[in-house]
Amino acid sequence: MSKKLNKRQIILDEAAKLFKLKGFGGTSMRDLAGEVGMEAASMYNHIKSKDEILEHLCFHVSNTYIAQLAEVEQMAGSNGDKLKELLRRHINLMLEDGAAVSVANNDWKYLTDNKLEQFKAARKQYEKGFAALIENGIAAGEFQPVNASVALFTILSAVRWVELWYRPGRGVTAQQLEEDIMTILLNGLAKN
Amino acid sequence: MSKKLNKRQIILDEAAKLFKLKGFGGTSMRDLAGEVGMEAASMYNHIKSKDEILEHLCFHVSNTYIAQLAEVEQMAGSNGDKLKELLRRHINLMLEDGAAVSVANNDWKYLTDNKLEQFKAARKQYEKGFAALIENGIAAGEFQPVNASVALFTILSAVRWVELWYRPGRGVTAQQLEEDIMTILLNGLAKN
DNA sequence: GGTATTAACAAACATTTGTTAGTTTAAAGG
DNA sequence: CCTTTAAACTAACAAATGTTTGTTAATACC
Repeated sequence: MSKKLNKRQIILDEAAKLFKLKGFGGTSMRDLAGEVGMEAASMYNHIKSKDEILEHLCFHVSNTYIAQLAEVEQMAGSNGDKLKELLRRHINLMLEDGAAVSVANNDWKYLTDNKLEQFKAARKQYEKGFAALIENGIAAGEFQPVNASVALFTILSAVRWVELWYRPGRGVTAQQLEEDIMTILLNGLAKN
Repeated sequence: MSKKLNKRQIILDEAAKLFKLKGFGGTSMRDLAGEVGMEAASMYNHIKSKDEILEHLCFHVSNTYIAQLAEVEQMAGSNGDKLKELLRRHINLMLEDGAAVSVANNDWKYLTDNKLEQFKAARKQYEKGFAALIENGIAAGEFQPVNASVALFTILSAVRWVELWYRPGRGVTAQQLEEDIMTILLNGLAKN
């Protein structure tokens, strides 16, 4: 039983890496099987279909994001504090599960009908909560009076490069990474 | 002659839209032909292969970015001014040619061997020039003393959402869009 | 008006795709 | 030791893929 979950997890992890590298459409079940170390047909003892793999990866990420949002919403502190904390957790998921995040970012469009709608709804829910923090901050005079949607997408998009680029040991620690990103997004690159 | 270029252009334009919507791997030549209004085989009178379409779209974008960089590098002004101008042109290409930019952002990985290397080199060249502006600005005391690579990718990534999200007539004009993005990236979301 | 060229088509190509069926191997349980 | 079961394999499937072929209709050129 634990062995079955193990092999399944290996397949899912390896799929995330391959999907990130070559895309969902660019990765065949035979490619994946080669990476896992078995024949393509054998994987069907552990997974239901290629689509199921994609679904698992996408919803693992969206569920985590939504859970983090709920946690931060119940924290005390200013809108700036909450935004900072949510952003910190958002970045952390990328650092810890970069491949899955990449799939959820880039390959979600290959989800089928029902699951596609579900995923888009989950993403919208996350964005709505994120936007509310920004809007409240603007209303409270904490933030600059920019368009909240523009701010939302600029911030969410700004951190997306992390899973593409960041490798620990590239001269930048995770801590410094977070700090510099926060500095730029909250205080700006220019000196006052 | 002009008609031939025309049909080819239609195919390329329609391909950009479809690749953006469904990805390179998710778009079949028959899909594309359906959109263009002819049979798949007929398109081969105008294009060499599916790969050639991808190459054209990707290099059209990378060439434009590099040309814009060269122009801005020769301008007079502070590093802040140059960075602002380069960013403005960067955003503008997205607004004017969003589908092609999307392909160059997301489907470049499907380029084959030689072309893949070329494209990665072009992208690196653009990033290097962009980074130099930031480094010079930091050295000159114009910018905050953040890690230049982090700043580079945060900024480049921050504007990537534009081609995914922005539609004129969504309550935000292109002008206001540019202004708000610049404000956030250069001055920060938080009030001082 | 005859001839070459362009651009469309239908049909077929070989390959690759995700997946299923049937079989074999090996470990686990009594 | 026998039976059961999980998990691997080989072989094959139908469908979809990018592309080539041969052919036909229309357009341009001398």
